[in-house]
Amino acid sequence: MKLGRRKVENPATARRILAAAERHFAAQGMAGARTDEIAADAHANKAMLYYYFGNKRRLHRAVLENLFRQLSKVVYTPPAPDAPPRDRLRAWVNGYFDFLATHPNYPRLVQREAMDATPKIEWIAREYFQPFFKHLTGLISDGISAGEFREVDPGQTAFTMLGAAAFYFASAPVMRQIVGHDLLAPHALEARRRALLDFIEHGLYRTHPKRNHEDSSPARSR
Amino acid sequence: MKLGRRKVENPATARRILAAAERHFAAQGMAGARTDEIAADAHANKAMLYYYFGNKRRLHRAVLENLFRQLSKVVYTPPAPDAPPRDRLRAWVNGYFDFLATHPNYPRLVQREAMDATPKIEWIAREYFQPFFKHLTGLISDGISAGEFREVDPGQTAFTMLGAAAFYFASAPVMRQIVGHDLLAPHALEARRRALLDFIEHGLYRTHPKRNHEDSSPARSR
DNA sequence: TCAATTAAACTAACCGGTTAGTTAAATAAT
DNA sequence: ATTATTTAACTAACCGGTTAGTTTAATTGA
Repeated sequence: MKLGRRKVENPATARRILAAAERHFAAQGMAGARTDEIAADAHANKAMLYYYFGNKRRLHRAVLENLFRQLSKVVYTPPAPDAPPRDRLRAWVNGYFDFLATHPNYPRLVQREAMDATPKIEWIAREYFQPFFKHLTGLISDGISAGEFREVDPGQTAFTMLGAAAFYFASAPVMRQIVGHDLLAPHALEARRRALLDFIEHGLYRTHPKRNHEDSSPARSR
Repeated sequence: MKLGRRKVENPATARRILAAAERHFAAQGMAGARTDEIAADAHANKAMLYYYFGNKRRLHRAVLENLFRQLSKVVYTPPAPDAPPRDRLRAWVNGYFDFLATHPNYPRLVQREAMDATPKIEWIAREYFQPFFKHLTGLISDGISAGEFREVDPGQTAFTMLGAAAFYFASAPVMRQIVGHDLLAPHALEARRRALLDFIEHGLYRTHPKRNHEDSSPARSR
């Protein structure tokens, strides 16, 4: 039945194209990215891009779904389901932060979509943003119910947390010129993580435990 | 029908083009916006766009500078220079928030620039972002020196505040689908303002005064 | 064993719609 | 009359997408 060469599911070429496309779409946006440049960056012929992904829009969507899939694996798995809300939220923030730090293209890619006024991305909102947002507000609500968090509005608090996290990464390209060093360098990232957790805990927790700079939470993922 | 041929500087046509360009650049980005659509939206012939602004890039820059100029007027003028840092910071946040609320295109426009990896926008960083960021970190440092704020890192705290403010507005287009109502509606904006100030005060202030829901600061601008 | 067969992977060259930018001429204002 | 303003029509370049054909390698069958 099968004649000729067997179909390879994920050849190196397709992966190279996907990786190059991710970089270009993140840096220039869907409209600004050039298919010729993506192909050149991937060391592939431009036609390969259409051979594997159909067209530019589908390639763009493949890039997004590839990242969403990876994020989902990280962010919905509670490392300690029965831990107090305080620790579960901290673990969630750490996990999300780790993902942003290891996938610096993601926040720019997603922020660009979030800002687009077109309804073409309705599937993103329904399929990915909605559950993601709900999950976070759920964590916050749990903390409020348990009396560990102040009685804030969970949705507003989620906005604040997501903004504080995403803005740093999304703005990294320009901010380098402003603060004078690379925001994505390891030590800068750890400083940002600490500052973020610190601000969240003081802004959200009702009684914040004496923290002695060395993290003692059981949920640090790295 | 048209009068005022006297002054070359700012005819109605140029203003209409600038306003239309602001909308299109904010919604689609510099690369995604179409000059024909901008012209049509401005009820002007496309050539007028080149007559007044030279080319697409210059038009884009004019849009940005127009907004930066307006922001500068608002955000660098302390309404109460001798007030305690706590009140000065709150006034600053209120002023910035008001600007975002009345210029909803601004955060998307600026975020797009901040995410672009190109060095073409170095002037933005030097001329506008740098002073803006310095001013905010200065306010935070003052509060720390005065013993009113916790001993946070001013730069990190500035990132958190700016992110928490900008993200809400920049993401408004998509978030409407997620939370089910318009984030830019007046009552939603006031809820956001309250949540933002509340989170900042709890996250930053060392001793937060008993707050009785009705703001008593002298610096509320609207 | 080995050449014919078949399909996947790849390439160079090209195509045609789109889009930024131009121009020449007309109109309006002083 | 002269200059500012506006317009329709035009052009050159760009860019997403296609095409016709080549290469590579697995499979078949004698």
